[in-house]
Amino acid sequence: MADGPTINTIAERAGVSIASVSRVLNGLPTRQETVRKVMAAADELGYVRNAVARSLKSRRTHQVAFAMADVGNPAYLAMLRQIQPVLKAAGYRLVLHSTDAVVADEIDVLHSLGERYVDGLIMSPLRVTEAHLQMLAAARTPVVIIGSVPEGTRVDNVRADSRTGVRLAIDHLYALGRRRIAMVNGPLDTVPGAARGAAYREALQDLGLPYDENLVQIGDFYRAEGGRAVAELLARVPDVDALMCANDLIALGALDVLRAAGRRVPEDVAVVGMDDTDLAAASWPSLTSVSLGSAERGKAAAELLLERLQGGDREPRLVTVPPELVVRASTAGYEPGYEHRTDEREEA
Amino acid sequence: MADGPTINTIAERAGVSIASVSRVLNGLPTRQETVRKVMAAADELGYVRNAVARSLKSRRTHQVAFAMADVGNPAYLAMLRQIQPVLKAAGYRLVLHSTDAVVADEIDVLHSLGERYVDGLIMSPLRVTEAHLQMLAAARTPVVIIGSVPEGTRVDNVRADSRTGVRLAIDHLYALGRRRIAMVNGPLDTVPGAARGAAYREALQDLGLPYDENLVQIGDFYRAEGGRAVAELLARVPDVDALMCANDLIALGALDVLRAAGRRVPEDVAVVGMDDTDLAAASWPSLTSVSLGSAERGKAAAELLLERLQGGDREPRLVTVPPELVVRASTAGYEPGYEHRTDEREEA
DNA sequence: CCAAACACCGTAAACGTTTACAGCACCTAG
DNA sequence: CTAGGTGCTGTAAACGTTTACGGTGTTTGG
Repeated sequence: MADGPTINTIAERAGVSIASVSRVLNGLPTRQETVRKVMAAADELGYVRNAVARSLKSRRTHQVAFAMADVGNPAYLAMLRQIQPVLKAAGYRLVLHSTDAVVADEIDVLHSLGERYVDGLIMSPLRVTEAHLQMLAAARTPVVIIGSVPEGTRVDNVRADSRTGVRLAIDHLYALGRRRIAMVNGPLDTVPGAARGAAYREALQDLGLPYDENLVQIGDFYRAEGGRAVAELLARVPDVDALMCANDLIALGALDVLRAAGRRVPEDVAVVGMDDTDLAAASWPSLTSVSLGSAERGKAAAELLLERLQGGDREPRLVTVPPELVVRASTAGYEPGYEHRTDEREEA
Repeated sequence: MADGPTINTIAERAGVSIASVSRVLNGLPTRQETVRKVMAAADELGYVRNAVARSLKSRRTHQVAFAMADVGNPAYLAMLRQIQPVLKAAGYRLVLHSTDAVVADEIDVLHSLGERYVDGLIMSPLRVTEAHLQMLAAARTPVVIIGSVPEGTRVDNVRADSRTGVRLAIDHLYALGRRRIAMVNGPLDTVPGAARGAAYREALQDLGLPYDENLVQIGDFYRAEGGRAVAELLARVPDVDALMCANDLIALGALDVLRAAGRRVPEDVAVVGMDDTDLAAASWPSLTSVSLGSAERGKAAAELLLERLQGGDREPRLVTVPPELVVRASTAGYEPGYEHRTDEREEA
């Protein structure tokens, strides 16, 4: 009693064997009378199955892990929001890992799969190293990777198409007449950093614009870092007229710094973010952003994983989610409802 | 090999007993020679401890659950952001539950504690019913509740002081000259809904303002619902000059609707949110909001739980986090850097 | 009426650990 | 030379389930 009823307690009280108790609890064919006795005993005792013992025997934990770089990043949260209900509906619990973008932590997570405390893993690694690939190859547990992975890696994979995404944004800026389009990126040794940097270069080239390395500024994928990067950029290249930011947080940092520097957005400098997070729609001015389909990617990843957990073997699959440019005030103009009223301010 | 090495595999290969293997792996005193052999065997086999078997024996899972109403709500995410690193640092994994604000799901989570798949739970229930209290009393697993709980409930508890929070906001609006201050609330049978509604009434009373039930509109704690509620309110009470919104999402919905209705914020209608989420700082206009210390509450809850997990018994504790009013453009005026430039628009 | 089939149940092994206990070899003290 | 340590190790039980297997007692078919 101090220690919670087990299947043994029930067996004793119901006067049957533990095997019968187990059978009843699992709905296996049993005589009505026995079912009744066991159920009654279980109810009276307030019995709840021990998930750990169950998992040990059945080799299934009904848990799935989601490993992301940063709990603070709304792009991952958008994934999480989609992943959670899909798993919940299928009867899986969600274990959350935030790796703080450090490779060792990601490797740790992969390594810990060996502990068998989850049935599967969805991971969105910032960097993909040789160590990642080795551990993926060795993993006995199903894994879905969100983000690009080298050709031929045998793993379920959900990708954004950030190359096309960046191109959409650059074309948009070009169409608006911008010619000094800078790139504010995160570290180049990250998967998104590298992809977006390369895409920027390509897009410029295809438009016949020169690639000026002064226009490229590397910071990190956070708001404050983004701001710092933009400040440096402005100091070096004062005539920049558009900022392609590698994510929304960087773009928000850019808005902060531009405002402080007295540059108008979008008149003086147009700003585009990426990921199209909630913050983009809510920001001031609202932020044009390239949606890379975070929500869709999360959903697809969860579904791929479930399929593999339930269905068993099949060839690894690759799902690519197309990007979409969402144009808002930071490039296109002003919020319609407010346009004509901005010169009548008084009340404080 | 098809099935992963166990302690037995190692024992065989190293030519020792499984007890010795276990001792080596747990760092218990063992002869150097044995340690060497076991380590070598473990390395060669790529052995990883099975967490499930370990938990069964040790009765500790090193997992902690966090149950919240809605993964989409930034206030809970702020808590999550603080909870995660605290638990991680202490060697616990985080299991996430989103109850979608339905009571049955919350009860389910409490019930599932009996499965012993976690060592502890942090829960932020939207409603606290008799069933909640019963299950809490019966729980063998440490629980920390974020949110108010009836006097005398024997459970660790972290609270916001939304009464003082609402008062800060109402006083602020009053000081700005507003006299028709409406309340846009969530369901009154939720813990925050009830508290904030009551606090609103009290604050008005203390200021000598009449309580006009036409000025109270009930919706739900989401952006779209908030917008709908405000639309109804505007139709019924066109002369309202301030909105006290029960959370930031409602306030954002309010901004949407006010903009569409051609009301200026803050000139015509001042708006205050609650929770001071990231969205408040990023919104347009930026949103004055009452911080209820979501981050601090999350941190405090995690620390309380760890203390209990490690320390053992002690009296249940109550931590109250003080609120803070963060004044931004939606009540106070305009973002300084932009004020003088808003009539020179041309570039599209 | 007997054999075979059947329905149900209990015994026991297994899942992969941790750990109490006892045994062994060696050493030290008397 | 023996008694009692000491240091290390192996055996086996335990954690709470699930499940293969064999053993009952009852039904059915010939």
